[in-house]
Amino acid sequence: MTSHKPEIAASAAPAGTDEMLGFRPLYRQVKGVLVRRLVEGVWSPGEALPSEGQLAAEIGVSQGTVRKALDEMAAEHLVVRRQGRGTFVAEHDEPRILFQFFKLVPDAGERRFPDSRVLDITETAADADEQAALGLSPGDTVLRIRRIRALGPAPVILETLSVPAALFPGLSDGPVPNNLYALYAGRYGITVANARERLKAVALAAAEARLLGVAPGTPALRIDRTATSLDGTAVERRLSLCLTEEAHYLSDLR
Amino acid sequence: MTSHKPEIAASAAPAGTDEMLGFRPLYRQVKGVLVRRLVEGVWSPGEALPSEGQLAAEIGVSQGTVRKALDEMAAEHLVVRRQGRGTFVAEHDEPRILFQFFKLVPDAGERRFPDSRVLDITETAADADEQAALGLSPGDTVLRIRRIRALGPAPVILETLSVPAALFPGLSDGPVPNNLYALYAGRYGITVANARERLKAVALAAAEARLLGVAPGTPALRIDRTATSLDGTAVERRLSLCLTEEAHYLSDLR
DNA sequence: AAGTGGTCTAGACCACATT
DNA sequence: ATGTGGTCTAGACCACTTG
Repeated sequence: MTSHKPEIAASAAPAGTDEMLGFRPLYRQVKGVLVRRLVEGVWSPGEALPSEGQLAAEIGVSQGTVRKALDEMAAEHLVVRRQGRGTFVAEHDEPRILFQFFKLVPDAGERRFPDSRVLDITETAADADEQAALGLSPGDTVLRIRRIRALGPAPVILETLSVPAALFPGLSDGPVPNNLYALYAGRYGITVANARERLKAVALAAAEARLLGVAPGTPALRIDRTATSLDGTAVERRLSLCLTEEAHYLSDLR
Repeated sequence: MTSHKPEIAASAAPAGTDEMLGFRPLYRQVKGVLVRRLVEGVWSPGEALPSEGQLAAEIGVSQGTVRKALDEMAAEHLVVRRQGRGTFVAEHDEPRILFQFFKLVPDAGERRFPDSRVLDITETAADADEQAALGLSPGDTVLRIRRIRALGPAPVILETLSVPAALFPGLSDGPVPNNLYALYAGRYGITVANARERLKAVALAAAEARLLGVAPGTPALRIDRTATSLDGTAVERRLSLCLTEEAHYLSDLR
């Protein structure tokens, strides 16, 4: 009863493969199972997962092992745990996205979600940068959305957003919501799990400056973000030019 | 044997205070004890802590509880755990600082630690910004160090660093090492635990541009960092002006 | 009162590093 | 062979939320 090879009963991996290639703890296998179910959309965002005990019984491991798997998933914001209530699939609602993915905050005053105004939407062949960021081949098409975003009355961000057209069919048909990550999740079942941003300081070109209502050559923070989904695929590239007169990019180093 | 009030035997907190004010799990109390010992320098950086079993026996809790406390401390980079070897007090060696605190990386090529050349060191009254960042009163003095830093042959960063003079007596006597956080820890027993950076894009003034060997008005990334020690005190303010022609600031959002 | 996650314990065994 | 951290289990009890 107490001796277990760390291998889930229904596991598909042949025993020989992981003998030489390191050790895969049981709770990570359980985590793999649960993440796979999230990817498949077995539970919707906001919905409660089965209780720890139910999952443990179903998968055939102890509750503590399920617990450790869920704890890791909670640390990665895939799931939210609430004592006394249950474990829920994480949502891309504004409060969450505001703190996890939107790092530009006003120098004074409350942190807030920016308004957006779409400039144009185009569908074209991916350029070299987009191919590299999104892992596309020459000839693949992207949907490109340009927006102006504001934290107060004046525009602060000029954002150019590129997604593989193949991943988001019909995205440009309806109106583009302010919070795109909620749309990706709700309509396409694609959950943005993390992102990597590369920041530079640049001088604005004439066209960019005009759209933001400032003089050409004004310094701006250029943020090049690549967003990755649950299964590790790059799903969005976002190039932002930010005015930082009255706002700053906040980075916590821990 | 199995019933325990979650209160360490030698705890100084009266029982009445935490009855109404929430619940403090045992492992957090243990963590508090261990962090306090780190602050007091009971173990030096790089040194091994007693084993989980020893700590558990000494403190009077189970090994699992000590384990959970140490796990949290490892997540906060206060200690490093190495399977089969032990648990060690975290060091501020270059590899660690490079990944945890230094986010400016070359666009191409390896991530590396910057060289430094000190321009000048002054001891003066803290200005308004420094007072705010470091929690000082008018009249308190700071040590101010200016350095030029480079990732390759050309200078890339102009850094102005301020620390409360009271915290670091004699800091300006000897040479200033490249890796200051190791000095803070080794010579003054002050461990930098985390930092908060605020980024803006600015145009370089004439004096700054000259020091960096570029034209006045060149856009630069301005990083305003406040570093905090183990016990939550602000111990350093660092203002960096970075050229981002061939490097970028890397921020991982998870 | 019932159900959920959160804590704590005790003990067995595994993986890893050193002697 | 020994000692360390890492995993897994089983069971008890606590804190929180909801009916």
